[in-house]
Amino acid sequence: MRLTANKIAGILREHGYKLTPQRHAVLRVIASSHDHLTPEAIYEKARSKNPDIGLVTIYRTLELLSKLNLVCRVHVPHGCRSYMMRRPTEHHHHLVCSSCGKVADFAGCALTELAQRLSNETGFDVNGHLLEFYGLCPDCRTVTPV
Amino acid sequence: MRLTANKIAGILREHGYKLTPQRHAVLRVIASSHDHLTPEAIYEKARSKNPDIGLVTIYRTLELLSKLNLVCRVHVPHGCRSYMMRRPTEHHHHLVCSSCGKVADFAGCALTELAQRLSNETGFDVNGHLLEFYGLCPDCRTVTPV
DNA sequence: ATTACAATTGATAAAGATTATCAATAGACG
DNA sequence: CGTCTATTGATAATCTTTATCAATTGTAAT
Repeated sequence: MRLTANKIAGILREHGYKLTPQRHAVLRVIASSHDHLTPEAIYEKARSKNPDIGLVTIYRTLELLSKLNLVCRVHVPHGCRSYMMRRPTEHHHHLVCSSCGKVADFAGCALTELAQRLSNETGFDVNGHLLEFYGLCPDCRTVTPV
Repeated sequence: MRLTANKIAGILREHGYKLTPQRHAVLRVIASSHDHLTPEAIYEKARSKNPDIGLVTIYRTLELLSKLNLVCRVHVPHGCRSYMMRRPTEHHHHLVCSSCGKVADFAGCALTELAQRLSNETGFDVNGHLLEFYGLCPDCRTVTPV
């Protein structure tokens, strides 16, 4: 089941945060986009609904939503910060198109054994990982290179 | 076998790039550090040997060395840009300490089957990936939390 | 509804990181 | 040694992100 903007509003309140129009606007923007968006892009889109919203609020809201694990950050090599709605509940990763930036996500990375092995070999207490694949999406692979 | 600064100097020339003292300085700095370094940190260290080197040259040199695949970029979540010498030749990934930032690297990620599966399922033409584990290194896990 | 309080906001400035510009300099090679 | 071109450093210009602080606005109690 997908997290909706409304459901998230409830989660905010549960954690003692106020539900402001600005936060709602940011949520709607992220929830209605299939792609990942930079803070700047979110700002532009949010302003079309809520012209008085400030850029700083975008940053603050993203930080909050990240902390609550409601949105996740995508880490593409040339542009280190963009966000998208967290998919269902489980663990997932991204598949990023190097040409157009489109992002698909997938689950089932099967890295727990590897994490265990690394833990044994290095003494690190491993508690998370980032996995992203890069490539050309179906649209971009058909375009004739210039 | 490890790439040395001298060996890399040869590679630069092979590719038609000049070997300048500045480039040499950057190489030595990266080669002599086991950790990853930010451009700023590389700048500081390089200046102690070569006081006149400019920050812009650091950026330019890093870009060049990346392009030639001689150094690789580490992508830690809070600080998206740091570099370290490329390990041997094979494919490897990082294990990053969330507390002190120390980086270990490892090989053997066994993700080719997964890449193949994703390729089939999504139509992406997958040509690379980024995998990083996060956790606490042996030193940091023993420290009593505040 | 009204009120009171604390969280939140927006404007502004400050700080940082990265890139562009361009004249001066210094490798490489004959 | 001299020429040619790549490279450099200083400076400024852009962006991106964070800090500050007074004004505003949810929220929950009344």
